Amino acid sequence: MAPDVVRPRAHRPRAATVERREKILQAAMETFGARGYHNGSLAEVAERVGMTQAGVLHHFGSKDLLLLEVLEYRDRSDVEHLEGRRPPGGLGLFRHLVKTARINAGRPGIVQTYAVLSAEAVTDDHPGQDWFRARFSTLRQTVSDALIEVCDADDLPDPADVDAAAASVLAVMDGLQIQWLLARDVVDLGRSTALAIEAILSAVVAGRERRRLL
Amino acid sequence: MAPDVVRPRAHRPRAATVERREKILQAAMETFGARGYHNGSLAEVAERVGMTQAGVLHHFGSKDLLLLEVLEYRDRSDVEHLEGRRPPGGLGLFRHLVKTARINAGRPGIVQTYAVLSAEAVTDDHPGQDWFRARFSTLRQTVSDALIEVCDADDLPDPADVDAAAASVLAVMDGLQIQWLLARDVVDLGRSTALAIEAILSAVVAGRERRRLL
DNA sequence: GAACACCTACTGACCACTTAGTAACTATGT
DNA sequence: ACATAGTTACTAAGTGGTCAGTAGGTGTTC
Repeated sequence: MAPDVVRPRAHRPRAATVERREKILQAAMETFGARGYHNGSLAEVAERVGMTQAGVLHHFGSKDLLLLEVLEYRDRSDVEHLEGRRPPGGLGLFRHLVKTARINAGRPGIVQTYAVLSAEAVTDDHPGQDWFRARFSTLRQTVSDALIEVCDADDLPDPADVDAAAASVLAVMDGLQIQWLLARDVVDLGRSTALAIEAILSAVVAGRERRRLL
Repeated sequence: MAPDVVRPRAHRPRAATVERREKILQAAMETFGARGYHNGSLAEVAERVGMTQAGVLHHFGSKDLLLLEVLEYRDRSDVEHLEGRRPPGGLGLFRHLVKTARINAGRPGIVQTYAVLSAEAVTDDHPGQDWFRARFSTLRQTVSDALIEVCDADDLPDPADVDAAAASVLAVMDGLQIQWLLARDVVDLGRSTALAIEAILSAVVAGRERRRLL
């Protein structure tokens, strides 16, 4: 019946439309951050942007698809403040992570969106699950590579320790965000992140000598 | 009108009722873990335990109250495997934390409940918010005390570093749980937790000498 | 004139919680 | 030992609300 070719967009999107879609993504980020994905409604997203929920669905098709686009959108804003498009390697990556934590301390909304959605994603059949699985996998690899780059090439640590350290670096950042969101005046996001990353870094780089405290 | 005294329970609860309530708590833990609090329904909890949702409400009054009792219930299971009722201080606490992580690697259900609910709790007006805020606050204090106990009393670190380290220890445990739940065969919960805690511990204890890697 | 950007109105599903009832159990007075 | 009054542990059947998604329309832009 219908031809199998991907229908080429008849008109390319107008500027006003692109702008409108971004407004919706922004509103959805706020809503999903404030209420979670399941508990946040399309009606609330629509209200924030001044239209009806049917209008939102017109642009994104379904709530699930909107979520995935929100995740991609948030990701972009993370590297926005970098001159180069990609995060650096080696020690520079860890400086970048600490700097990101400090920047995040000034934008609780975005932090909350990410923290809430990443944990919600581990629930059964969550539409963001695959996205987060892939994201963590990529990030762990990036951190692992940077760790190895920092180490003395003649005395590399146990690869399992490198992997464990990479996971820990990401974990401490995410975990601190949750504590910080619950007690912003008690938890110092930047300082804690810096201390923990430096500690893990030292432990892996210093390698075999120092150890066995526990 | 009604007398101000607390009405003394006319009958003390029967054994069968206590058992039933515990069955419901167990079922609710599974449901809230699998679906989240907002997305998990009382009907599902009820079905797991073989009754109607009105029956569940009879025992716990409301969904919010059920959540709070679930949180308390989960807490109890955390110290169950300790002979003494309370976690130890000093180095023993950190050994306990690592041991808990290893035990948790064998019970993903409980881990998921906690991970999902703690992150969901940062959303606006979440009924578990106060509970988690208080819980993190207590835990941070416990870890801080243990850290100070481990340090040389003549050369105590900056209190702010102690606080940052305490938050980081808890953070890394929570963050690792989320990554582990998404990729159980890639992330080694026990090993990563041990490495990270040891690293943070060393960094704080070693104190002023070693430093400035970043 | 064709695709687009909406809106209004609706559908069917699900939700927490209420009400009103029934049957079983328990404490108590005799 | 037994009746009985009060309480508990439910169920069935609602109530009113919210939700994502659909259908069909209208004006607007290319």
